Amino acid sequence: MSTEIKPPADEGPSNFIRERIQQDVAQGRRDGRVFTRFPPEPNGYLHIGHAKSICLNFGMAAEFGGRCHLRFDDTNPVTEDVEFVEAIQEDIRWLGFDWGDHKYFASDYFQQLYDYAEALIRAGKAFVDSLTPEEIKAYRGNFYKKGTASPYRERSVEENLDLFRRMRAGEFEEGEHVLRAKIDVEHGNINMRDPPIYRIKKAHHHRTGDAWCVYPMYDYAHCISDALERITHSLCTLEFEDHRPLYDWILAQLDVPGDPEQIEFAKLNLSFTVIGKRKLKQLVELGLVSGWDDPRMPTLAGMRRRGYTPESIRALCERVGVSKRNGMVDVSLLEHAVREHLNATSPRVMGVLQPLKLTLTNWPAGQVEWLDAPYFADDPARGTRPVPLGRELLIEREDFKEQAVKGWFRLSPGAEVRLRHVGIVRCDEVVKDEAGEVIELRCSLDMASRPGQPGAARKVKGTIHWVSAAHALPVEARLYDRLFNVEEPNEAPEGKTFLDNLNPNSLTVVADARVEPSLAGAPTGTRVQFERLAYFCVDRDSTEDRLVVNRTIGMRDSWAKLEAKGG
RNA sequence: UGGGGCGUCGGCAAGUGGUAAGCCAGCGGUUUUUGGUUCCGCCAUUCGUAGGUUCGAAUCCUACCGCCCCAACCA
Repeated sequence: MSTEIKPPADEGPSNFIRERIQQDVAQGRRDGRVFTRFPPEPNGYLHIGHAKSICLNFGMAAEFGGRCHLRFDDTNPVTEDVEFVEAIQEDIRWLGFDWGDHKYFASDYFQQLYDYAEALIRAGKAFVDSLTPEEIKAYRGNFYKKGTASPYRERSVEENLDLFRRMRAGEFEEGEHVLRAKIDVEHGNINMRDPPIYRIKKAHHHRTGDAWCVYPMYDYAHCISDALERITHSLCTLEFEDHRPLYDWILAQLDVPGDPEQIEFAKLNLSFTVIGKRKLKQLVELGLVSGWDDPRMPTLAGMRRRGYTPESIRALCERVGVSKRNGMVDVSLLEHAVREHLNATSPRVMGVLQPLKLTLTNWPAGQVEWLDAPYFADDPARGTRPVPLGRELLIEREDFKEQAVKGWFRLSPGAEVRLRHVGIVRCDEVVKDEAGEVIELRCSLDMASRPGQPGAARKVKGTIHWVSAAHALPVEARLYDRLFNVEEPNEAPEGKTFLDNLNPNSLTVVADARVEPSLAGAPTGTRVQFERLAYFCVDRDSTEDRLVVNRTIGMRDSWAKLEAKGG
């Protein structure tokens, strides 16, 4: 039996966290166990930043044969809600991760946490402070000034215990007392200057109801929860780095079952987007987006509705890597991952956003032929769908130019172009209305160039998409663009905020687009490529007689690039 | 005036004393019945700066510079 365990090849680049875990396992630390946890606070929806943490935590656990707990960090009842605990679970599952039986809530530990607090008091390591919040702040000092001890710091164990029990019994009002760890008021690290660990909150908790009126604070609850669950590696973001001494201090005072270690990594920042619950919440509450799942939101719910795939989000997280450098990842990396997966998985279909009538003058009126068009031209074995062809078609207005410019491969008077799956067509006549606007193109189809015909291999520069006017389905196409029009929306000039960086054109609704009939009845979430245009995803707003599709992301467009260059 | 971090290509990011991976972006070309995809090239003589140690440094030492986080009874 070989003892050599080769890690899977698809691990992604090495990073300092994996290395440390590898080392711990190799040295047999904590029996070689690797238990991680993803600890969301149920006060908002999960976003792309959380995805990085989810991938890391669940990924490391899976890689080392351990497990990853889902633990709701619900220690602040005034901001949390069940709506969020449901949504969070749905999003994690959608992303592709499974916590198995290991779903926990910090609130599950309220009694134990309380008991540990009494133990801390008995050990003389915590005291009840009766200063007002303002006074506590003043006594704490700041970066320049060391703190000074609270006058209540030397209360006796008996008095502290009595006061704390009465706090728990509801005898005091919010703000009257607080339980503080007794550490070092002069510590250079402000987190160590006798941090509050319990406060009175007479609020209804979404799980424990009114059973408690004292709630533990993050620094106190998190490390103990980790220890109780015997978490080995507690991965969190950089801003908690200077909380680590407190994390370690608390556990060192207590007789807890586990021995977790906190390791910090840089959170994900994406250009042209704002990540952070507070800001996202603001967008939702101000009605600047339609909700947490607005397809422009960087929330998992929004990205799902937009048509992004979990695979692409995971690929992004893997490519971004894990380090301690606070940086900004280019959205193009995400867009690349999305296109990459969608290209491999989305059936091709034809749809027209801005229709222009095209009449096949040599096609008999009333004659309809159902073409057998492959969903994937590169691999017809993956299936086909019937596409109706008649005399009157609709093409993309953008595919016709009255004055062809150099490099123009599409339609123009007298020019030839291939109609996808049909054959080569020549534009013989341009019909205009009184206003001079082009309203119809009259073209002749070269029958010999149809698929299977001897002339099918004839080359023309361009191929365009189309739909049969008589059969096309009306669809509402929602064209989404970046929510912000600057790389770093948080950087706003004096007096402005990130809201001033919103892109006013982040949503364009095309109410009367057309698609081929094969899309009829497509269920919500169906992803397709409208050939040559973009990837679309069927939205839940669709009704029986009207599809609504969201543009997930456009195709790369080298013509647009060329055109832009030419001025 | 305190504490904690971080500085490798335009953006991420490997590298752990032996002579700068990879990905995205960009550029050029190939293939193509999607101006998509594919494929192939090009893209850091240099690792924040300056010294030093060494046969040899992005990696070690020293100093300096720059950036980020911390002063909620939030997480």
